[in-house]
Amino acid sequence: MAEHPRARGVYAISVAAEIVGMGQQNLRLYERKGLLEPGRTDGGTRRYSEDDLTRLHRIAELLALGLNLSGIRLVLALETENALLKAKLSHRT
DNA sequence: CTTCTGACA
DNA sequence: TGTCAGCA
Repeated sequence: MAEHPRARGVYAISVAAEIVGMGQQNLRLYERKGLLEPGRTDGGTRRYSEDDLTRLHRIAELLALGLNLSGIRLVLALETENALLKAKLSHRT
């Protein structure tokens, strides 16, 4: 499938963590909890895309609201699905 | 860079 | 439960 530019991973975990103001260990935890799924290089190192950074910012927001990682996982899943549905809906009008 | 483990509020 | 530090 053709990938959108925003979905292309370019940042190493150290860079991504620096940008969003999070610890590297946290980013790995978020991935393990299913909140995120950054790309991987052939060597197995994570590559965070612009979309991933946006997602991390949202995680920080929801975290500040008092949601736990399980709740955030649900919210992100719903928001992603909603965005997809909206895109399809606007495509038909 | 990776995963895993333990300590702390 | 989430965060952070240290180790292999």
